[in-house]
Amino acid sequence: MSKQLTKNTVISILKCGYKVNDELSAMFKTHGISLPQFNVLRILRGRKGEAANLSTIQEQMIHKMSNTTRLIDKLIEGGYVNRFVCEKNRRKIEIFITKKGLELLSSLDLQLDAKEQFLLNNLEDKEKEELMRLLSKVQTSITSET
Amino acid sequence: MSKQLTKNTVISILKCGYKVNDELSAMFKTHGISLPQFNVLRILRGRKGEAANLSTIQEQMIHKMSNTTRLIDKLIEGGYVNRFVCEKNRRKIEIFITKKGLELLSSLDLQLDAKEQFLLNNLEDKEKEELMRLLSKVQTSITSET
DNA sequence: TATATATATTTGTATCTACAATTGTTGTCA
DNA sequence: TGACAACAATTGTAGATACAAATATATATA
Repeated sequence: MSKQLTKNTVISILKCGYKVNDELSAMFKTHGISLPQFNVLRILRGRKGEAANLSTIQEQMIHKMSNTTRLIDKLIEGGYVNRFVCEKNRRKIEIFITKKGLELLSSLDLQLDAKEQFLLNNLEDKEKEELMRLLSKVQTSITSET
Repeated sequence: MSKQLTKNTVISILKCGYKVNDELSAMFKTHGISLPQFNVLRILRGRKGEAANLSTIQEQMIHKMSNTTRLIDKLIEGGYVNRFVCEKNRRKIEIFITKKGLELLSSLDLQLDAKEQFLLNNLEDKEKEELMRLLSKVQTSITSET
């Protein structure tokens, strides 16, 4: 019987998640974007010039969102991405990161690295690996829910 | 050099936090309340009849929120809590959980236990302890930021 | 006692998010 | 071909959230 242990562990996961989320959000906010927006930009950069459509982006996002369209709208407003109708399949759209978007990302890279270092400052590399292992176990049980 | 390890670990924390949050939110939603609302009710139950004021609740909340007033408003609408002006210090308010609120919590207890068990199904007790230890290390570095 | 400062909560407002319904396009098959 | 299902993205709408400004009360100080 370890009901209380289970409860406390769940709360730990939540609290830590919220805090890391808040820390990163605050950092990105000073640059005028949100954490989900940053993640979209990072996904686009990772595609190295290849187009991405909405559903592809949604699948890769850290936090599955219900409204990626308007999130992209904001990025277009800011000039960080472009959106075109896909000519091969006009239901789809093609999204590209712009030069300005890439510049924003590079200006953030160092700051993000530093913040991440700071967040995990108290952990040895072995502990990071162990933490990832444990968290992925949790995620597995959730995802396999069907 | 383990920059990538650090990055991946941060992402793991975020993803897992989001998923656990979403799972619990979905569960509470079927009962007409949100996860933060549930947490307020649980805090109030823990006070065993003693009043709680807003700032006390805010401090104890899992996720620090910017607008606890309106969150409480919803709980009052639902009849789950009462709010009175504190007579000793009229700036403060006193919040109590109602019978209906307590009943809601007890009807949720079993279901929540089951969900928590499910979420951590893949972890041994020792692993839960280790996970908590690691997460609390992360939280410590964040909180000590000043 | 007046004035200023601190404390506790509420309100205004703009933005974000979830969810369902809708639009537009493509694929299937009788 | 025409009707219908499936797919991809967008839009409408209600509710949630963040942040700053405002309100109300209490405390400190001159």
